[in-house]
Amino acid sequence: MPQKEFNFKEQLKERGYKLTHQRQAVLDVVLNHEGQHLSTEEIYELVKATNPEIGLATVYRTLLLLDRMELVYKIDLDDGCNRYEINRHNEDHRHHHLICTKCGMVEEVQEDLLDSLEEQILKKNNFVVKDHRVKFYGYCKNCLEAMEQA
Amino acid sequence: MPQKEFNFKEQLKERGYKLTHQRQAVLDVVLNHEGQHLSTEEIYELVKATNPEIGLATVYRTLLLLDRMELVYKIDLDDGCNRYEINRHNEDHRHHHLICTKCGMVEEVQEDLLDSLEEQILKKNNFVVKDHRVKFYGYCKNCLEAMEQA
DNA sequence: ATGCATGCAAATTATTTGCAAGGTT
DNA sequence: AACCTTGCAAATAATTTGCATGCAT
Repeated sequence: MPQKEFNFKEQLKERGYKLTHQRQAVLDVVLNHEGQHLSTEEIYELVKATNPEIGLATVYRTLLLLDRMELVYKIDLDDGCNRYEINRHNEDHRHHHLICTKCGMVEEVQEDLLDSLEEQILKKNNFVVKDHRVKFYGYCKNCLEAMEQA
Repeated sequence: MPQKEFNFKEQLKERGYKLTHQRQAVLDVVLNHEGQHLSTEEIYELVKATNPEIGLATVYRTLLLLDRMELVYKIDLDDGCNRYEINRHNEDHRHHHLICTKCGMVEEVQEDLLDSLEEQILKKNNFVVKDHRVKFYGYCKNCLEAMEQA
């Protein structure tokens, strides 16, 4: 029970929201599935394991809330639904996705080389960048090997 | 009537598709509204001006087709619908969006500094990057000024 | 003629909302 | 007690699909 749990309650209270076991359960699922880009429906199914009475609408509402509180990070993997990851503020906001257009695999890259680009944007466009989303499309290792053999 | 029109017919034929005036009209609208990130619904409305008989489903089908043919470029501006731009292959695939989280303004940036990052990804992840999408979120010039005055 | 393409309406999918009932502080 | 939250079902919104008809080759 790290201080994170405590913080959640505090952070909710600061904004006038209450801590419910449904909200805790949704956050826990996202926390326990780091790097898995779960969809709302998938999170719903996982939460039902411990909280069978939860409604899908509540999961939607909770994820909207967590997104607004910046506790989760919404990602769009072009499959028609929203997906979420835990938002680790300590690592800053930098973290990109590699999407294989052959097999659909999604991998993550941590490095960040966009700082200089963001500086240029500030100078040329008078636009202050607060966050960014980067998706790279291409071929993953496995698909490349399969293609070479063919 | 530049060769582009001719190419369209050829490119369709290569894939076993036919040139219809509906398809031409949809392409024309996207061509004539460069830089405007039109939604399917907006394109439908614009096409109706010249082709009142066209159905919304046809616009959806045509944009899917144009996307597969890489003649248009699908963008997601987080407003719940797909938006499209003409895909200018000659400028390579580099072109990013600045999205103001205050007022919703969308601006474009042309520069591309991601090449070195793509090289690193190839080395570290064995992933060959063919395309990428970059969205920068922040505050535009106007909103910054408004915030300073407050 | 042949077979892809279209328009319309109905179906689907993801998400949101209204509302009465329940839970948190 | 006061008010936020929830679950359910109904409502939306964007997109897709079935099908009879229409058009391009």
